[in-house]
Amino acid sequence: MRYSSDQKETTRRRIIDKAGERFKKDGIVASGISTLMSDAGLTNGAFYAHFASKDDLVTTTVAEQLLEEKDRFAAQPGEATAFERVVRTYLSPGHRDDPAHGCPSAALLEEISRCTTETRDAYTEGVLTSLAPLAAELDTGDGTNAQVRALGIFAVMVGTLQTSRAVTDPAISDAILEQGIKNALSLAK
Amino acid sequence: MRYSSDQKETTRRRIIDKAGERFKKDGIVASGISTLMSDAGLTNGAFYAHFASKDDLVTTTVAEQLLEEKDRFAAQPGEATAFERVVRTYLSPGHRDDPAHGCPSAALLEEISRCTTETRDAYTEGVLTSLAPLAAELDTGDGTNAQVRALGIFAVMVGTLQTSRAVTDPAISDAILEQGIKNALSLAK
DNA sequence: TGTACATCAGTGAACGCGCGTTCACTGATGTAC
DNA sequence: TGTACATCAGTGAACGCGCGTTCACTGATGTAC
Repeated sequence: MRYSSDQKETTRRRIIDKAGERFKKDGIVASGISTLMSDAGLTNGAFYAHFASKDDLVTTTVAEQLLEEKDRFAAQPGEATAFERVVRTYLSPGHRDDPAHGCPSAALLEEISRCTTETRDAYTEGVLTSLAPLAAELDTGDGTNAQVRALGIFAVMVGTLQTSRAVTDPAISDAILEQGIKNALSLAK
Repeated sequence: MRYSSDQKETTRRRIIDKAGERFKKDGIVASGISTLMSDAGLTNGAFYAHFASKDDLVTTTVAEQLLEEKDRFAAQPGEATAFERVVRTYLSPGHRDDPAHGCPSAALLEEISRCTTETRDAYTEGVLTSLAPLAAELDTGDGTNAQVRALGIFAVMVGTLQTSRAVTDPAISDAILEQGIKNALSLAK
């Protein structure tokens, strides 16, 4: 059946968005094409009308996920600086308990390290772009590299969230998040 | 064929050690039983004489990996404090470029979050045990929780190493490691 | 305006392959007599 | 001491299943006349 002219683009976006959630929830390797397409309300055969391969979808999804992440890191209207709000939101129980709708780096960083060079290139560019708003806030203008400082503090947030997700003791998990907030704020001074 | 009395124990240890390397290199989900047994110089059928299931091996391997990690975090003979040496070794290009022989947390944390409760329990206990030497060094005796401080700084190291492994730009990767060393040492003060 | 045809997004079955797991079998060693 | 047998770590083929990918087909819509 033939559909309206923007139908395919809409479907492609839906596959990418749902794949983002599934990858972050179950991991990339553990998410099969049939499951991904079923998540998007389609059957497996339609996949290759939209992507050349699973690797292609992975690369595309990683890039798209990081574009969304940039918006979360940017100051909202009327907000002087976003940094402290971002840190507290990032290292919250809500984010910890809902990987599917959370930060792609926290959910996928190790798997991305094992992906193709294309995917890792997309990640490299994407993470730097997503951190640009925070880097601008952290820039003291004294010649230190604000981009690297932002990456360093971001790494603190990622490692903290991952650790809080892995441990089974709820009190320790909460304490890790609190400690991570202290650490990130301390390093931003 | 029947072997000498400690043959089975030796074989079991070899499977666990090789599985640790393989898991850290390729990921847990991506490592199949046949590959794991082949790594240990055996055929797939022998697996179930040693472990009840793949999950059983995963739990055992995670626990064993963290026991080894504890030794890396402890002060060596004649060393006053291990902390700075550990940080600099951990956040080195050598560690970044050889996940198979490196820290299990840096290589597997996200996957462990998606594992069974048994595996996550083993991780929780194991990571606290492995950090005990560092926690003791960080303990200022002023009532702050040294264990949580150690976990927080450990999360900095894990997040930093993972980020340095994911990006494809070598200069940025090196800069992330350098920034991570600064951050970890700063937080330990 | 009505009709015939081309388009192509999506379906669903199939491909070869590797997965985790099971099991009948092998054969070197330990034990009993 | 020599021999027959029990033990059991390890082999290798097979199980059903889901993987990534391919492909002949469907059928609603857009286009041409």
